[in-house]
Amino acid sequence: MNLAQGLDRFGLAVGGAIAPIRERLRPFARHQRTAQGAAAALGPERDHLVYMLDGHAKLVARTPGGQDRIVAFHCAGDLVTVPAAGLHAYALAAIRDCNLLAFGRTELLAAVRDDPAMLEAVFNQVIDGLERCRENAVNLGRKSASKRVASFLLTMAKRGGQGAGDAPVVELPMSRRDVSDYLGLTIETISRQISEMRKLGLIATPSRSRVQLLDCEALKARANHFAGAE
Amino acid sequence: MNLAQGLDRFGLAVGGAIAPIRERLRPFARHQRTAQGAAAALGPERDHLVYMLDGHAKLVARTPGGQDRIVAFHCAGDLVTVPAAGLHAYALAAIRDCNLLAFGRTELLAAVRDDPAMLEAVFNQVIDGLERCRENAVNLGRKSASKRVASFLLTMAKRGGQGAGDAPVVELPMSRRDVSDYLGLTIETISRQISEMRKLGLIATPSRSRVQLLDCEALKARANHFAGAE
DNA sequence: CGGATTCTTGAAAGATGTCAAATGGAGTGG
DNA sequence: CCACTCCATTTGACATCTTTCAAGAATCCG
Repeated sequence: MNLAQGLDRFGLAVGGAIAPIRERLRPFARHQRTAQGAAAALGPERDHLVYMLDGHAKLVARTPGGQDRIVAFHCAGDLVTVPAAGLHAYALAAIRDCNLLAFGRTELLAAVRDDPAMLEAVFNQVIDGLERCRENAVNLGRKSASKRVASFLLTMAKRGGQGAGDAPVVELPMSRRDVSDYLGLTIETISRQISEMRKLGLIATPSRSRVQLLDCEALKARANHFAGAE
Repeated sequence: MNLAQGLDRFGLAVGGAIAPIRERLRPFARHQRTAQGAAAALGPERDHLVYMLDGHAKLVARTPGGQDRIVAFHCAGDLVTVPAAGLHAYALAAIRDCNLLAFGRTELLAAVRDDPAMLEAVFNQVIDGLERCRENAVNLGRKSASKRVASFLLTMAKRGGQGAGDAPVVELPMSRRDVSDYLGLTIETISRQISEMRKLGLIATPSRSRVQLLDCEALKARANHFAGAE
C-alpha cells in the first residue's frame, strides 16, 4: 500500500479530500522515515500518535526485566497510539521500512479540533485501536496455544485483506519471534502449532512468511472452540 | 466514591466546574442505575461510552464458545468504552450497584465537540483506557501465574488509592472467579498464588475481599521478575 | 444458628516451556 | 547459474507448571 492509498483510508473516514488533509496535518507532524529493524524516534516523555503512511510496524513494550512484549502490529493507514514510558517503555519498531507521521497527543488534538469530520476520524481510529487491543487481550486470556495461533492467523487474514476467496494467502511480515512475543508463547510452540495445522490440512506454508488458509471454517472452529469448555 | 466526587474527577481534567458539565452532558446521556450482578442495558449494535458515576463494574467479553472473559475492571470516574458486538459480545456488568451515564459514541463526541477542554478530557480518558488495556495485555502475555497475580494486586492497589503508607489494604470487590476470568487462570491457581504469597509474608488477607500488601517491594520484584528470564 | 456459596487444599494428568540438535530456506559469492 | 554458508525454523526429549477433578474448610447471608 502506497502513501496515497494510506492517506486515502484516513481520508475516506474523513470525507474524501486527501491532499488538503495531508497539508493540514503536516505543520503538526514530524514526517519520519524508519528503516526495517529501527524504532521510530519518539520522546519517551509523552504520548504520541503515529499515522502510518507506509510499511509494517510493531508496538513493543519493554518490561523492567528487559524482555520485549509485542502489544500490536500495524500497517499502512493505522493510527497508532504510543504511550509515554510508564511501567513499560514503549517503542514503535519497523518490521518493514516505514514512513510515519508522528504527532504529540496534544498537538494532534489541536490540529483536528476545528474539523468535526477529521476529529471523528481520529476518535474512531483510537477506539479501533482500543477494540483491537481488547480482542487481543481476550485471545491471550485463553489458555491453549492452538486457539491463540488459529485466532492470530484469522485476524491477520482479515486485516491483510488478501482475500483470495476460499483459500486466502496471509503475509506474515514479522518473524516467529515476533509472533511468539505477541501471543505470549515460545517460538517452538508457534512452530509446533503451525506444523500441526499443516498436517491437519488446515493451512499450507508456501514460503517462510506466507501462510495459506485452506479451511477457514475449521480454523474458526479451532480458534473459538465451539461447544466444549474453553 | 459518590456522584459528586465521581464527576469531580471528570471535572478536574476538564477544568473544574462540575454542575455545568453534568447539565451539558445530560441531554446526550441516558442515566442508568444498574444493580449488582446486572448488566447495563446498552444496545449491542453500536459502540457506547459509559461514564461511571458510582460503583464498580466489569467489562465482559462473551466468546462464541459461551465463555466469559473479563477485559477490564472499572470504578467511579472512569469512562468505559464498550464496543459493539463483533467477534465477541461485550457487556458492562455491575460488580456493585452502579450509577452510569451511557452515551452513544457519536453522541458523546457531538456533545463535547464544541468544548475544547471537555473534548480533551474525553480523549484522555479513552487513551487511558487503551493504555490500561495494553498493560493488561502485557501482563497476560507473561506466562507465570505468580507474576500475573502479583502484578494484578499492585495495579489494583495503585488504582484503589487505599495507600495506607507501607502496607496498603486493597479492596477486591470482584470474586475469585472474576479475577481468574481477568487473568486467564483458574480460580484454583489464583487461590494457590494468594496462599503462597501469604506464606511468604508478602500479603495478609484480613477478609475474603481484602488484601493487605505487606511488602510492596517484594511484590514488585515478583511481578517484574528482575534480572532472570521472564 | 444453619444452609449455601465461595474459597482453599490435595493429587494426578495434560500442556507448554526448556534445552539441544537437525533441517531448510535465503542470500552471497564464486 | 550453482554451491556454500548462515540463520531462522523445525523437531525431539524431558522438566515444570497449570489445569482438572475431587473433597474439605471458611465465610457470608438469611
